Amino acid sequence: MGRVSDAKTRLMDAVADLIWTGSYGSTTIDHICEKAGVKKGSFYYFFDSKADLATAALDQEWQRRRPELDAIFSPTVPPMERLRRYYEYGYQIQAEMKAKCGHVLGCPLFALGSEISTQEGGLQKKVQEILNQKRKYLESAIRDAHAAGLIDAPDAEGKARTLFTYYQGQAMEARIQNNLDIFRDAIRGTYELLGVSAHAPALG
Amino acid sequence: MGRVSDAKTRLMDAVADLIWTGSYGSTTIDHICEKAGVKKGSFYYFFDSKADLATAALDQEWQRRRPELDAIFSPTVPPMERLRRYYEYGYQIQAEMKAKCGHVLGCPLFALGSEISTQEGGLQKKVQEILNQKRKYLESAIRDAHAAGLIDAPDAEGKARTLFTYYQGQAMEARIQNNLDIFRDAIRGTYELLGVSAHAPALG
DNA sequence: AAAGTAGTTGACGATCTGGTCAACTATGTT
DNA sequence: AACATAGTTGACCAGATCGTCAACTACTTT
Repeated sequence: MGRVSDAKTRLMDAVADLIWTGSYGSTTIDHICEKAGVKKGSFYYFFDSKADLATAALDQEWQRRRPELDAIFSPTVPPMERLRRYYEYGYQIQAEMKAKCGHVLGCPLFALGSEISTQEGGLQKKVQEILNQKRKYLESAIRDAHAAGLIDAPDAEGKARTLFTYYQGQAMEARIQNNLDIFRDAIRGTYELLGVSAHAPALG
Repeated sequence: MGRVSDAKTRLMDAVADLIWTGSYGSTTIDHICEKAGVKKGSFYYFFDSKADLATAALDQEWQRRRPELDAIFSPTVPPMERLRRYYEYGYQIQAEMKAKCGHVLGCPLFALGSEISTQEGGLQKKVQEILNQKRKYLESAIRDAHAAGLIDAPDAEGKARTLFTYYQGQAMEARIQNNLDIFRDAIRGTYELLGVSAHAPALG
């Protein structure tokens, strides 16, 4: 009953894009509304604040991306192959965005999480929550790889932490240097950390 | 001749503090002036813009910190000991800030660089410049360690890149999770990456 | 002490930003 | 057709923020 609209979704898409291509601080409610083609009154009909919208947007984005990650990290895929595909997938996204907007954008969660870490407690929690989920993909792949004797990693959780941190460091570095090559070579250091004899194929 | 003043320095100190404890975007010129005890007219007497001030502030901060890093990475100190001291030094700073403001703040350069990477070209360049300098400390320590047969790292520059990226990843993670332990354990992963048999002493 | 220079100040206008609201419109339900 | 409901709109306000300027002050030089 009542009117139907996709304005809510348009707002979430707009804020995600603006934050990623710019920053949380440089993204104003007016800009979001303009980009979404939505008047401010409607914005406040759906959301309480920018932080509220951003939180919802993160959730939406995560729900969208999850199936793709589930496929990449499917237990039916050999564990080391999962990692390879994950890095390939990440590189594709980065290359696409660089082509579209001229900048390597890195991981939106990390960039956002860092920026607002001392403010916006609710949003911060959502960021942490999703990051923790993402790490689990790595963890299970590592555990399976260890079980298969492909790598030596008795502490899968710790190893996943290390790998994840390193990967995020690369993503940040790539954004700061606006350098896509860092992403292309990302898997090398990972192989090194896993103690895999690396004749890592360059991606792309 | 003319009047003398330390307002310029006070402004640089204020902006550095506000950006680190908050973010670039949340730091307004009015806030900076208030914190520095300087009127806006004076701000514009010394600087053209927030980005201009921030650039100068980074430079000042870097010039101040350099002697301490030079001491830590002095060639007279055994190379692996340099690394240990560097991590200890980093941990001290983080612990201090956490005690002072309740938050782990990570690396100001990385946080700032990530936030403004798609804007503020001049400031961005300064960030990159300083990061490149910092990496050189690691590089020479690694090269010396390799020469001394303490580690196996024929490609010192690449190894330094890897280590640096990982360290920055940890700093970001610590900020995002507001978790000092990440910093305390930071050297472990580094030893792992260097292939050092790690009975890493916990810091602090 | 006169003059020149470096730095300070408060007041101001323009614009941006967050946030509100009553009136309105389009859809589904009975 | 009448009604209820979900969503839209434009106008509006208050305060924040940026940036400017002419007058002023404190110091140094000669």
